[in-house]
Amino acid sequence: MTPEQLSDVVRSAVAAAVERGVLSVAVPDEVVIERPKNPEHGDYATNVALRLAKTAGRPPREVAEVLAGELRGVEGVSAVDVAGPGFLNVTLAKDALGQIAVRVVAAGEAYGRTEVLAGQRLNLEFVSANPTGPVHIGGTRWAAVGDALGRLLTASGAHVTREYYFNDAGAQIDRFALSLLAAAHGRPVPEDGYAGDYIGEIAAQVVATEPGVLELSEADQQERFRVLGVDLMFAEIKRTLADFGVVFDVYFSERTLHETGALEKAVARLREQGHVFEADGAVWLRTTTFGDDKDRVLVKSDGETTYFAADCAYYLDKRERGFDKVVIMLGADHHGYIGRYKALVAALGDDPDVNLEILIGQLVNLVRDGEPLRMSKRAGTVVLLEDLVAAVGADAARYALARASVDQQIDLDLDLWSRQTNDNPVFYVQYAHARISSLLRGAADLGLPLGEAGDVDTAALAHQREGDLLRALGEFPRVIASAAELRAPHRVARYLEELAGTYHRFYDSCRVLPRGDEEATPVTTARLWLCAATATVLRNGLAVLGVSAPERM
RNA sequence: GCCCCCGUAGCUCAGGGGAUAGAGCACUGCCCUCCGGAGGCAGGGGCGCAGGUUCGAAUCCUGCCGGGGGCACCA
Repeated sequence: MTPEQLSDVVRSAVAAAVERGVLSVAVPDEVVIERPKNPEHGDYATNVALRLAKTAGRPPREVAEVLAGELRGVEGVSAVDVAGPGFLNVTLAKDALGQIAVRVVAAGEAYGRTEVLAGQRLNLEFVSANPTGPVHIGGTRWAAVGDALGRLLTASGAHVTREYYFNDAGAQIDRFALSLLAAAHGRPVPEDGYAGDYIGEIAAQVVATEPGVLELSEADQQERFRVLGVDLMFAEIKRTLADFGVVFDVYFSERTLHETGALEKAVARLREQGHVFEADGAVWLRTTTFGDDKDRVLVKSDGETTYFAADCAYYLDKRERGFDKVVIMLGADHHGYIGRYKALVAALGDDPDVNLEILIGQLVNLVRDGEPLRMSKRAGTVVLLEDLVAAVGADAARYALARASVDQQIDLDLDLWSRQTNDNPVFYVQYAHARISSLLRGAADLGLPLGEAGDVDTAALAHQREGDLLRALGEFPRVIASAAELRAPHRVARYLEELAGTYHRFYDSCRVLPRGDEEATPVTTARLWLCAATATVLRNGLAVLGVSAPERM
């Protein structure tokens, strides 16, 4: 019996008590099942009696006693105790608990998927680095976290489109083009221009692609360097992200908003809503009406539209594509955008609390030899996605970035994460998977297949450590669901570390394969299922994080 | 000045109101005739401070004190 099934059982018990007139409450939609920390508190606990006590008008312990009476005798439940202020502690029958292993193996890759977010159409935008340079460490964090979040949301039943918005218009791109042009002519980097080896490389590629380009007029040259340079840079960004295991459904060009008239349409739409005014020769959106700390310019006095105006058009475009909710992941240096973004959503007539979600992630510092690597564009110490992967490998990089809460600034220790020892969390988890794989290979060599689910004596899993492992496996779907709802992929990583530890403890006290000339027993088979189930969950969990689950290390 | 994030064990961090606050590392002492010791067991140690809400607060609210980051007719 899984926690989800137990939740239904308890809910039914409440309904039954109400039906019989021994309890007078509204039956709750959801009954929370917890895994008690103290093993003396049974396999599972619920605070349902504490929650219902007030409406029932009776002491929590009395409500708990009523429900305990209903639960005793339910198949699969071996004991129910009322404890503390009114908790119900439930102990499952050994075979019912052991069935979790069978369910996991039977579900395979699907174990962990739920429908808690079914019906939601989400647009998940992340990375969105401008094609003026390679992806740096900040974008890399979002690549790891955003990709994991996308997988989590999908696993929880949401319809997710992963989107990358790239600015291929505006002043930054002009500076990029001018920097390429200067490099091609061997001139110094222009003021506010981009430096770095990649500028020279891309400039050379542009010339190689279009040999006559340097013969054109200065304006035409700049245009060609812009077009080809952006294409080359963006191709490079896509390639490094793909090597990192991150691929987007949509790569959205800001330029198209200008070219299709979407910008004018958005401004017109905002004007219709009555929130646009003109001052100092510029066109403004009165975002202060919706809680922003100052009004924002849409069209500058020189006639150029602002980045903010493009944001409006882009948001509108997403909504017109049918997304219920626009989720945007930004770095902490962009937190000031939240106010104006919410205001623009409200100004367009949507509800910012429903249709928009902005996730802010704190910054990443790299540490090597105990010393922080301060990033500085001027000092040339910008750390790139590729640098990180080169230093620790893609698996460790993704895991390290995804295992921390996004609210936490992280100091990523390159020494630690490149180490092949158990103080490196990703190796600890991967090692557990490799160890199980090795054991299952050993079982196969001994001619011990898992066999049919119906032939497993799950009651044979009676050891304390087996119970611990089964309960841990039973948590996985809830971990995935809550990580998706809370937009917190790091919870999956932490869970996997805990699961790996629980497995090692089981392994240490429970011999799986027969030794020497011993015969296999029902316990052998049941434990093999338990091992296979653990491997499945480790694999599924690592897959969510985009990290490999090696069978050998 | 205003805004955002953080403050939990010696260190790096988990803990979406619930029972005795956890993990890894580090430290001390242990455990292989045996499936991967890249493992396990035991021990010491902690919620920045002060109020509030609640039957119950590390968790929610307010203030203060520390640390990090951000304020543009830039993108």
